[in-house]
Amino acid sequence: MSTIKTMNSKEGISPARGTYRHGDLRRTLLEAGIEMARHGGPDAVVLREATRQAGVVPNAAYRHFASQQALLEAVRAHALSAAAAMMEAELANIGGSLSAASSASESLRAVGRAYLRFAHAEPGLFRTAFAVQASTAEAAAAMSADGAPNPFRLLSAALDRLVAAGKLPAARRAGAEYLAWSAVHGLALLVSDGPLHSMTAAERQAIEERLLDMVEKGL
Amino acid sequence: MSTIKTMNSKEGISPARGTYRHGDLRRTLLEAGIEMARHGGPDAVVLREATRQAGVVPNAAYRHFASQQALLEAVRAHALSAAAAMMEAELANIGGSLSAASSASESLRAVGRAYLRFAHAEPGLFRTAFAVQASTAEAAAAMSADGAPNPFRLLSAALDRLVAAGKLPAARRAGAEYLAWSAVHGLALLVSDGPLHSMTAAERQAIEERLLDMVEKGL
DNA sequence: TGTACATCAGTGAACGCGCGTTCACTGATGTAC
DNA sequence: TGTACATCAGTGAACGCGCGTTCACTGATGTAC
Repeated sequence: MSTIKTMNSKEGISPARGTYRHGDLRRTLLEAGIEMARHGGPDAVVLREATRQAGVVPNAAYRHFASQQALLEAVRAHALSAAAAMMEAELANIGGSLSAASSASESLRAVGRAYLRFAHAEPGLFRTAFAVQASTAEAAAAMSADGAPNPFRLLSAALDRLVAAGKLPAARRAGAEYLAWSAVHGLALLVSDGPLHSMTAAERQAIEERLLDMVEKGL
Repeated sequence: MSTIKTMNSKEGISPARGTYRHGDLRRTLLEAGIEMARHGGPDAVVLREATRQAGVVPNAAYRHFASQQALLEAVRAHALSAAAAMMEAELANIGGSLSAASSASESLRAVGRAYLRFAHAEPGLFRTAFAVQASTAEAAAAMSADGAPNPFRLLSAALDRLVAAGKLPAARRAGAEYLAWSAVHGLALLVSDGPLHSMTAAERQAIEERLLDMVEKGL
């Protein structure tokens, strides 16, 4: 979570640098941005601070990012794919010997559970990905754009499977993303940095499962 | 919503001022702060801008607020009481001829409906009151402090009535605030400045009622 | 009813801070011959 | 295999901005006598 997949571990954010050229400044800046987002959410992603951590002069960032906004977008993209990865891991846990109906239910629960787990484990990245200040609309738009697996697509797919398995009447399919997402997102905020953050793991999981029950029963 | 109850309408944010003393600077600053929050959420509450709108030198604010933070708290308190007022109005709409059980259900729905309505009508104030950046915990703590009617108290009371009326098993009462609040808050974010903000009123109300159904059924 | 005076709301000027961004530059790198 | 050269990543210096906050002040107000 804390680093980019292909990072070569040793250099990273090291202050000293022997060569005139940095070698991999773009990645270093991005990693610094991710780290700032992890600790303080989207507002903490500060371009100058990223260059400071990279041991480079402030304007050097402009060789790699057009603006602070561009850096923030890159950080957000990383956060989104980290969330998607968590969902896919949770989906992969579902046993193969289930009926179509159970398996569809479990898919939806897995997606919701991963979302809640991500919010708790990485509150800063969670807020960067999903609690955009200005408008969640942009985020949703950005997400439905390209082909990569993303959280919203995974949620939609789970709901489609539920309909296919006959566990959700087709008439109630429209807008179901919003209902499911609302409930899970609300609780995610509470467990990410709200009053529920300091619960024990057991308490938290209990209330998470109750919420997932509520969604499943209520949809 | 846009002004304080006891405001004397004419002066408000007028730029010119005949007298040396302002007369009611505290209220004027607070109103300016509320207006900024309405348009841009909590981050838009800028002390210097408030004094500018009041036609006063920046440091004059310190006669009335200890810091920018204090001004923001005052704005937040106003937003919270505006939300509570909306809930009470919605509660007052419930007919008196209902059974205890129906009346309890309707109370919970009224509280949720008012919350959603407030989020849509006043997104900036909504975020100021309920989507605190740093931590929702503070807000909740601040709220359970004094005796004024506040949104959380109203939600708790509605759930208590549901238990008293036998519509919610006592065993499921604990933590029910979190479940109900999660679902409603999540949707509120979507309708306040998210992708659902531009729905027609009818569409929005339909999905709001579906969410309230989900909560009622799923609790 | 008139005057002396304490109060304290608002003034004027200035701080230090950190931000994003622009400019003209320099010098290591890797490619073409 | 060696040399000339274009590229372009990172430098150095500086901008303007707006913020919150502190200081010593001034002068209108309303109260005590």
